[in-house]
Amino acid sequence: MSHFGRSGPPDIKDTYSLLVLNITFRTTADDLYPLFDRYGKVVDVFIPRDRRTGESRGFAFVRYKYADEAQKAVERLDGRNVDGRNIMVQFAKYGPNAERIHKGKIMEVVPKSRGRSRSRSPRTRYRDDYRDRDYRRRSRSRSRGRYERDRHYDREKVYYRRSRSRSVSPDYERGRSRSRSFDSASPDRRSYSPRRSFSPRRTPSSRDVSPDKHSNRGKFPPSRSVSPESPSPRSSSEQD
DNA sequence: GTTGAGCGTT
Repeated sequence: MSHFGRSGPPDIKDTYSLLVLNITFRTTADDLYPLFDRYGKVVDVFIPRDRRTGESRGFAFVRYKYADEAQKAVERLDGRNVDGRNIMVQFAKYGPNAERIHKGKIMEVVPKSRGRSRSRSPRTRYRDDYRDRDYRRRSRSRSRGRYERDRHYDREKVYYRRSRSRSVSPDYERGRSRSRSFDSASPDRRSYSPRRSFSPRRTPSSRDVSPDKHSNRGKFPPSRSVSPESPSPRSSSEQD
């Protein structure tokens, strides 16, 4: 019972998630548990970690059993000094209890008679969610620091290796780069040609390309298509 | 061994 988040949420039925920010990278769930448990019944404490390094990202999620206790912890632990750093506690945006919380404000039990949830656009949110996730993943303090340091240190080496051969396997670089392009762009294409290797069997893939290219989707009027050299003449004369 | 805006796992 000391380790949390080892295999997903244990049992979430009526729990309230709190987002703890500004925590040290060394702070663990076990360290936050006793701190938050003092103000209420903590059901679970989860700290998202990096997939590559496995280190903490600097924030944690604390699940409370009751909303009143959660709010109490927010006011009591918000701005508290933990491990030499002032942490920021606030209600989480997304989560199983997100429906009950609105902009950090705890909403009382609302009957299902009202379908206000439908007022939102789930489609836009989903896309935004995925994009946001990838964006956050590739851009982080650690990543940037590493990148700059590598450039400063192995600047010559990188250039040399790159120039000599592409055999280098920049897992982190490649993974991040194609994460936003292939994942959401054309996952099907990845299946068809995962590698440059030729398929033993002749697949009618050419059929898929032939009509596609031949058709050359006419979504754009000839007016703009006729001028490939002039990408945006409007930008030149008109500014936004 | 480092860093510091933000929102999460089977």
